Amino acid sequence: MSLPTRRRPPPRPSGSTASERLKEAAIIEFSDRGFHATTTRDIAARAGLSPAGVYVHFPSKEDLLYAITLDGHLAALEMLQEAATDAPSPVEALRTTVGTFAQWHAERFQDARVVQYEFPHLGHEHREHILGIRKQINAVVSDILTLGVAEGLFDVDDIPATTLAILSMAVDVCRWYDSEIKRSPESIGNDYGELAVRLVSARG
Amino acid sequence: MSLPTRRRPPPRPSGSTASERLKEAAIIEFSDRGFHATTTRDIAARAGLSPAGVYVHFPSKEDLLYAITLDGHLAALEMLQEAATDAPSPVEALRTTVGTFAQWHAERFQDARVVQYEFPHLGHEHREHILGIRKQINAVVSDILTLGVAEGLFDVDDIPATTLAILSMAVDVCRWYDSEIKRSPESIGNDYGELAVRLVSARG
DNA sequence: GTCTATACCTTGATAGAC
DNA sequence: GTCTATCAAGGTATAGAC
Repeated sequence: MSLPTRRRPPPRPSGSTASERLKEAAIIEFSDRGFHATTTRDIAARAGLSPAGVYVHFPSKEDLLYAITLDGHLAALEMLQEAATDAPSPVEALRTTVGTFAQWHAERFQDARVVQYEFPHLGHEHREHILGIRKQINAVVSDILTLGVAEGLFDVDDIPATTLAILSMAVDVCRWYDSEIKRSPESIGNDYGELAVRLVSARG
Repeated sequence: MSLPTRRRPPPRPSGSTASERLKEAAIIEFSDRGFHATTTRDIAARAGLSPAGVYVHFPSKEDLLYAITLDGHLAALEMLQEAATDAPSPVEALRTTVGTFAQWHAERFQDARVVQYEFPHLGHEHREHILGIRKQINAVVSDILTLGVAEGLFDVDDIPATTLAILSMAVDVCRWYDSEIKRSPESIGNDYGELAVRLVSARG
């Protein structure tokens, strides 16, 4: 079965500018070893700059983390909103949004790990901004469930709790996925979209 | 509906010895800020010791992380095995194991965060040992699914993938749960046990 | 915008008295 | 077993030449 409303995330622009190369280097280092275990020297070396070169483009290591997490959250939110808008029914909307979200957590598992695991290390102001985007991501799925319940398609007791459980499954993909894994991101997306539908579908 | 085979995790022994107090302090600090962002001074201060006091009881910060993660993984494994053994059927076994597991991830969310998010920062040898225990945890659920499929109770395409998705939901509880949250760990355990059964049950 | 050099601080861990 | 004092290493970030 094909899922025509599912979109592949656009390829990440390859780093031409120093600023792009720094962000790409930081994603690899942060996702691999965590924000605090990564040194600015590691990032600079991977981007082909001297240790001081980082500070021309980002005022601090935390600002670099913020730039990355902001990119990642906005990309995820836009993909979800687009998938939800295009879907002809709540069932299709749930299948395609969760599928897209899970696929992204596999295909871009390094970006996703920074998004999911490192954003708590942001400073207060930056973290608050990101938390606002996260609420919007939550709302995309929550709204689909609300609509599906109203139309009698879904059987859901507690919408916020179920939203959380569905997103949990998809988010956790970035924890176990890596480039060694045989299952394709597309196949993972298909499976998780299906699991989400199964989790909320009204019984015959 | 009551779930008689679900057990409450035993209360954590309150820290009488300095070694216990150090482990408790480290759980709080590691879960809150991560392994690398936590200093041995933070841990020592919380345990009521001088910075040097740590090294009488643990040869290094990494050894302290290992002691904590080992405790946590063994506790989780034992709870799961006990729940699985006591259950009268695969359906009940799945409900009670996943429920127990999710409940633990709420009730002991700080221990669980160290177990789930900090264990990758262990040294090679220690990490390998922990990975062995994690495989056993996986196997408890995987074996239940296999049995349930053989008995025609479950409808599961890919047992490893479904095991992963079910455990993902429960593991992720420790990411969002905290002491502010109104839902009780028991109620979360009930819900997640039910969700797991719903995910794999054969359709009428 | 990139470099070399370095200031200044914090870190994990140790020495040695009690 | 706990302390005070301290070391050596490595951290973020800055200064100033080019």
